[in-house]
Amino acid sequence: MATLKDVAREVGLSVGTVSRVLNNRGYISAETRANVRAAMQKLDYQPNEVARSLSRQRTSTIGLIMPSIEHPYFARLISCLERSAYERAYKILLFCAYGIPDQEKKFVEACRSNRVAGLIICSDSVRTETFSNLGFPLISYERYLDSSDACVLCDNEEGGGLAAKELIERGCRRPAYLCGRSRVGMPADMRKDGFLNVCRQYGISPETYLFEADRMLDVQYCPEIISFLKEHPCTDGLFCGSDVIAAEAIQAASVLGIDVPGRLKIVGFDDVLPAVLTSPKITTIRQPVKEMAKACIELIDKKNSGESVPSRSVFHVSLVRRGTT
Amino acid sequence: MATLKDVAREVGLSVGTVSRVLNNRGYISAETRANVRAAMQKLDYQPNEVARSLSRQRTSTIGLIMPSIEHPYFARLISCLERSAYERAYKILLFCAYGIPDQEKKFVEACRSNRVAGLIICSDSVRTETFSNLGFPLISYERYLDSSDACVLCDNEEGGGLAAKELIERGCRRPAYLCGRSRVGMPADMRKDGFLNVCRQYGISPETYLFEADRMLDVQYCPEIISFLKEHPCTDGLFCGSDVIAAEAIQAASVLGIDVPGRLKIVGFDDVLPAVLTSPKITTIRQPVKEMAKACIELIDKKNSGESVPSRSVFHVSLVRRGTT
DNA sequence: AAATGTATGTCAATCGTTTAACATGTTTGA
DNA sequence: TCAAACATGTTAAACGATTGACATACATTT
Repeated sequence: MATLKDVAREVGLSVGTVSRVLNNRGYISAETRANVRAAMQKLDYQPNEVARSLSRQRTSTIGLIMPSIEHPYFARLISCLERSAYERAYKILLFCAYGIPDQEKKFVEACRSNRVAGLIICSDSVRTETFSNLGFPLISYERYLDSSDACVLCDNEEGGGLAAKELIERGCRRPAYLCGRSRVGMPADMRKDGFLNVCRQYGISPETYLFEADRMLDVQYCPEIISFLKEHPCTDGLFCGSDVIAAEAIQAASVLGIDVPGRLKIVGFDDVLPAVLTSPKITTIRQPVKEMAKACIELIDKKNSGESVPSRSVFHVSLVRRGTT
Repeated sequence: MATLKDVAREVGLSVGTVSRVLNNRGYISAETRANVRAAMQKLDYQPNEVARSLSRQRTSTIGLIMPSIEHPYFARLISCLERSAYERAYKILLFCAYGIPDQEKKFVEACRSNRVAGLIICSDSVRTETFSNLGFPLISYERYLDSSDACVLCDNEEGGGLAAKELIERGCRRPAYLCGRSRVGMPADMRKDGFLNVCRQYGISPETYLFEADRMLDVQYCPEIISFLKEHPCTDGLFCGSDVIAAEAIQAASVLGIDVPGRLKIVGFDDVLPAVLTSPKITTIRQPVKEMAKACIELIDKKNSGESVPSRSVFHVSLVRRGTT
């Protein structure tokens, strides 16, 4: 591929001059500029971003380390991040660590090697590993990571509360909370807190069920939900840790011949695609993923410009009422 | 961050020597090797991949240009591609072009600038643009792209045929095909061909309905499906262009009080998450996405090693029978 | 006429590696 | 004993840009 030198030779100038028209720096006559541009066109010149990055000592790449790509929530998140990145002229380097601390560590190193402009991580080794001296801003998404420069999360507790309120106001007296992992400080745990608190305010004490396995999408929760509903036949409301779980709760109800929302009301979380693909559609807690993604990118930008940024950015969630309540 | 020079200074050697232990080239005494490694450890040295790439004249990054990230099919595809890439020590540079030719072109240029090791594109400007002289292998996914080095796709026609066979053998006499865009050479078009051909063999001539809009996920197809079913009340089978569409077909049936699979049978396509989140679960045509993704990465690898590769790799699909037929 | 500012362009160091070409010993084997 | 092979390490030129320091020429001011 053609280099700056080739272009320079073509128009009979030094590479320095050509570089200046490329970067719009210094004084350049209109004629020279035109000549250079023409030569670039002619040689199909494409600036070598690798060389540029080395010289400038920075890249325009943002690393992403996610626990899943296929899960609808992360698919949506990654999609939003890509868009926000694009709007600010960043590219996305994508890694999927499947929640395995060892992989996360490896990918963090990969990001260091590649001198990314920033790293957004949704880590599951929050307490295991401390990342420091990275050389670029580290944004923790939906997790509290001590070594991060900033955390971006939604108000999970508020979400739990909204769900409780919805279920109870719609008549539920025996609600339950269903979710996967629930380590302290993780979103699911905070959703539970919010849920339980509001229930308590209404004088209700709900069941809580944590799924055995927690492999994101590998497992089907439906059988476990069926067992749960059989063991707690009076349950009249379910707050599910995600829309995927909520969808499977609908399946479970369908299998057991329980009418939704008649005999059982369901509230999901996230407001992602599955919430609108089921029958009935799922009442859920909406996370403003787009805004949260935008915040991540902006935080990196600001941090890199030397601005100081809030260590936590918490976003409000809202209830989206559909067919399951 | 520490550089090779720093490490060299630390152990009192030249950078050349240090580079050799880093790359396991040439003769190095065990002692020197140990010293160097210790120094690297001590200085928390991390090789600068940017400099490396510049020097080696190649990166270990594979570009991905997709029309969507959030759509379950692409979420799955990207997930599989990331895994296969990781297994071969590649990283993923992710772009989403939303099917906009202009964006695709821009991203192809970005990949050129970044000197990717290869580019996998699921392009919607197949006929609009010709990419040539890229400097790296171009793999076209699920599309026939003239300027590509290789195409990877599933046997969409076979899939259409399988769907027709399933519907008809299960008793449908008035099946219909529902899908989004349908330009010649696109998967949807080939699925239709396969579907129509097999129907014809059975002496049946099905309806075909193309959705107005085609914005992947922005649009809800449900209302259009409802209209269709109202206008064609005898329809007893639906072959949907994707599982997402199939899920919405179930919703439409539910709204109209049509029993699935009793009065209406449905076959989807892809076999991705939504297929197992609905009630009933969707009978669908399974694409071996994992294998297809692996093939993409391997093709790039081989092409870069000078091997010649098949210009087309077509994968068999299979019927996965679930609750909608 | 000297000083200042504007306009145009060149030069060479630098970014952090890789790698071919050398230099210099030390073993071995015939 | 001499050459070949082995072992260890150095040097310096790439890779393809960026960028501060200069050089030169002309047009205005003062």
